[in-house]
Amino acid sequence: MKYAEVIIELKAKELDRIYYYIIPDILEERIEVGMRVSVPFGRGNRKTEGYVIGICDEAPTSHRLKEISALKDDFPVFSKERIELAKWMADKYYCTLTECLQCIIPKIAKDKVVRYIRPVNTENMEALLKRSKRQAEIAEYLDKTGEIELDRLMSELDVSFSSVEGLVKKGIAEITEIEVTRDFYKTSEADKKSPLTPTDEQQRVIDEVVDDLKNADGGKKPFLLMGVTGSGKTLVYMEIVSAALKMGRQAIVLVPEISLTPQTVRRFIERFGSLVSVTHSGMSGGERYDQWKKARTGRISIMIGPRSALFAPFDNLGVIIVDEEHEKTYKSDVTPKYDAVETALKLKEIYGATVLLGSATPSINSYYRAENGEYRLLELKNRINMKFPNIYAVDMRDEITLGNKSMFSIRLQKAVGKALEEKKQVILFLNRRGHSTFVSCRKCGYVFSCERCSVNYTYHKRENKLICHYCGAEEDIPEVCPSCGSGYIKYFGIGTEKITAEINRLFPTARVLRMDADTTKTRDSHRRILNAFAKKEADILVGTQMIAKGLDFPEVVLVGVVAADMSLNSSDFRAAENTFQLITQVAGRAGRADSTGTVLIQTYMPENYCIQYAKKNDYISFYREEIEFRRQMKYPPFTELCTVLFAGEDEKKVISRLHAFSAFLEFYGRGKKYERIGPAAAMVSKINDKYRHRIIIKGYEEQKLKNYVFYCLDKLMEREDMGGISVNVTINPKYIP
DNA sequence: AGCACGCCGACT
DNA sequence: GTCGGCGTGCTC
Repeated sequence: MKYAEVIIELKAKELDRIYYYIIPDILEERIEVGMRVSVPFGRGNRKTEGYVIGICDEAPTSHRLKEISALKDDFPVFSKERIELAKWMADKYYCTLTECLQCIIPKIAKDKVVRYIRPVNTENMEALLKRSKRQAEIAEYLDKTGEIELDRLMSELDVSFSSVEGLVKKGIAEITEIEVTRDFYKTSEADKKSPLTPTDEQQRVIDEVVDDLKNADGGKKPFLLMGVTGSGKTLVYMEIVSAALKMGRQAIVLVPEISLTPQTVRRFIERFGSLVSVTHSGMSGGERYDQWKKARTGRISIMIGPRSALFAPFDNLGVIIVDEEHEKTYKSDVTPKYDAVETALKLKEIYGATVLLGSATPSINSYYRAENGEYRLLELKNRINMKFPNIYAVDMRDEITLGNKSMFSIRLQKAVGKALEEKKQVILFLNRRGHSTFVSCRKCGYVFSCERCSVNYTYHKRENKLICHYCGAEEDIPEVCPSCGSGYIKYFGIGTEKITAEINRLFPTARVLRMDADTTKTRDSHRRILNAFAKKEADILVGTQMIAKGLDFPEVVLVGVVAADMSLNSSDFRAAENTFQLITQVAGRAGRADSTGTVLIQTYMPENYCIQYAKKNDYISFYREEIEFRRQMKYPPFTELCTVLFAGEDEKKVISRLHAFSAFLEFYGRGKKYERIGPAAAMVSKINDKYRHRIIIKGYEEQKLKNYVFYCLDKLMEREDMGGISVNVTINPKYIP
């Protein structure tokens, strides 16, 4: 007798363990580890989906074992390696194995079960139903309709399942189940172009990584490639991938977001054609499933996409490349809250694959690891066919004394004018969309803000509305102040929309394109805007961070960072790191071989170390100063952080429960090396009428910190009523809520 | 999470 | 005896 170890597809912590099922003779030949099965579960033996994660000859005798009903697939959807990965994820990110398994396979357009009921025996019936009115009603209805969907019958007659069951027990009606499936789409192929030749510097990096690849055991340490913007990282990636393919192995290439890195993706397609598959967030479940199937059956060898591309079911994975490894999108914000870099490193361990993390501005964390020998550092220091731009900080305090009230410094205005005269292109970067970021009454100071969220409204000129950037609420602007009745309503603060308007005013003949979340709502709008700019159909591109990376426009001679302080002034301890990355990335869009590009950073704090080092393009010095700050303040990478956010409509309750939680943390953390920051209101203290408060816990060992926090949370749930409060725990988050 | 099960009260 | 409601406890 053989038994299957089955994980049940139900999301409840108590059910997250192995259930043993008997493998019936008829399935013994066909069943394999990794298959999805249908099993009877619970008292009602209702059909439940499950995943076979093991097959054994003996099973615990403490339970009466049931048989597996059927196989849902004729091939395993999980390899043993992927099951191992899921187990690791469940442990590392503190969630259920089911959640991890489901995260790994695409949403296989699930077989939906529909229950039908039909009459069986209408004779002898009257006697049996004399006493039960409800059952008689149902029987009569069934007699008229014949077979009908059970849910429909129950809702139309407004009867409970227990009445229906009475009928079934008496043999008057019968329930049957029918499975419903859906269909999938197809993808297309692309044209190939011949590859470029690597420079000596690139070749040295390629050689070192390919050498690692040849030690099929995954070699030693992962690589961190620090390559300045424009140094040709993509070609390096492609050569490494090509080498892996020649060895009969497969490659996964992670990019922060497909729509933001169209040029990288395009180059892979041009080089590898139909061997590449691209997944992205805009894809339907069916399309994703199709890509997944292609990978599983060996029809493709390269998967390029966002963090979920890690789960491409390759069986001989050779290399994983994580481009722009410092990007925050690599950490999932939904359960399982996996970090793609950490997960890639786990895959390296499982498959013996080579891992290459690439960035012009590595995260402080990663560079620290490289310094400590956990990563092997590789460098690309030279730009290809491009000179480094000259970067200048423009002190905006001087502008006010000069009487310039515009959002553009005199210097930036002149530089834009010059670029336009020379028929060159300009990029203006501002990390905020909309027109005016707050609207206020000049007489009494009243500020228009969203009632449901604790944020000010942003004025959007095109819609002529106040829009909340958190819940999306829209409101018309009143003629008079709702507080004092005066008519002096004024618009303050700048967004991309206002910049565009201001440029149009200052340079009426310039053609301006704006690219932000507002102008890229429709499908394909990303590509259309970038194409138009590439074809020089516009002179100036105004945009948010979606224009900061991966784009290569040779005609751009000037990049303006309109308000560098915006991210520098955020309350996150990574503010400097984020700002340095942002400036460096945007600055990378300027310059080419025959002319030196110019980058102007507008700031009120030009002496800040982050601006100073970004100006000199000096990552190492920035890193030295930043790492010292982290060490002194006991921030990552010297500590592990855990944030716990409570949200609910009853603010008093949210606060009181968070304080209770804090007390548990205090009690169980006595004498141990934990630190708390808070409780405090979250950065955005109310969203959609839900008040948000958070606490941050610092520790020195991730596993212990996790156990401690969840232990205290369990205690809290045991002792306190947590109704109406949602709890969100994140270990080592990329944002402080 | 579901859902059967048991117990209770109401109604016939 | 029937029916609905609700709390409890279990699921290989």
